[in-house]
Amino acid sequence: MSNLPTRLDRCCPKRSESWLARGALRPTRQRMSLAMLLIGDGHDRHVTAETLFSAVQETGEKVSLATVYNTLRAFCDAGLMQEVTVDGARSYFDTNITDHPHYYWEESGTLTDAPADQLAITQLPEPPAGMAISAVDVIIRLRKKPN
Amino acid sequence: MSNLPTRLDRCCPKRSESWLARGALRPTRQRMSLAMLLIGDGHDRHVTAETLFSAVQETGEKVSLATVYNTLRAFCDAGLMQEVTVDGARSYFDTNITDHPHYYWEESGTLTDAPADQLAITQLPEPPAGMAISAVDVIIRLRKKPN
DNA sequence: GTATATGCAAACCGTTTGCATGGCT
DNA sequence: AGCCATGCAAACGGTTTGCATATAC
Repeated sequence: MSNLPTRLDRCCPKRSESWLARGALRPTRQRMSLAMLLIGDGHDRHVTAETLFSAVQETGEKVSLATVYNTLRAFCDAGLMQEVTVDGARSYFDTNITDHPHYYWEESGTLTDAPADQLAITQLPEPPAGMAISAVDVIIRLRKKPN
Repeated sequence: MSNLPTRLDRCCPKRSESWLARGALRPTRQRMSLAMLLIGDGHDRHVTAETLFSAVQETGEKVSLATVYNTLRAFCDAGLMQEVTVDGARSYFDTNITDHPHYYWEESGTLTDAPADQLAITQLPEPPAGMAISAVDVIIRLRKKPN
């Protein structure tokens, strides 16, 4: 579902450590556990606090839910992840910090990357006077094909 | 801020009544009050439950907050409005039910329509196998221009 | 040693719901 | 009469916070 690793020993501590360093975050045990799940294998991930909490529990590591929340926020503040709003009910966090579209699978509440190179926005509305565009969020909502 | 009328007598009851009828909703006092604020002057509106609640209080009408929530949901279920998710913290409701992009004013948390004719998406990612696109949400986030 | 991170439980906040009352048709 | 809408307050669920303890540098 969230497609996260189930074992930390398949992840790369070095990559996680330098990732944390890039955000000027101390490599504590909890942060390392979460970071290894998120980027340890070099793949991009989309998680909610709950899916990440479940995943880290499965590895046997002990991290409290509050720390998962606080850590995800810290990762965002440090510019290592970005928050994606699709659902209202919960927050999604994305390790891919480039500007790119998302698929939102309505049936399962899952968020995945959509291929950025297959999206072409050739014209964008002018920002109103005195305003600048800080981001353009594109969410492609998916449902099961009718038949 | 939410730009809603402050007086109901400037609104058009007839338009509101037929709008409710279109959704097969009975024209109760509370629904009429809310509908007149939302579409009584023929303009499209973007509200949260709270902004609409405040607005209806200012007119002197008595409608409970729970009813505002329930009514907005009823309007959406009836296809008269659509919910827009931008913020996570709260839900926005839009009287414009066509597919169109939005400006989200980060500073004030306000949502407005962006001119649909100035947005051109010439290529969209293929939906994954077995999936169909149910909607494409485009949110243009605005911040104050740097200088 | 000092600043920062963690864990727990309680607080928080927007939203929904259960249930009794009131209004349409 | 019967169905539907409303209001209140309590429940809810995801998220944040206060504070005591533990850890990194």
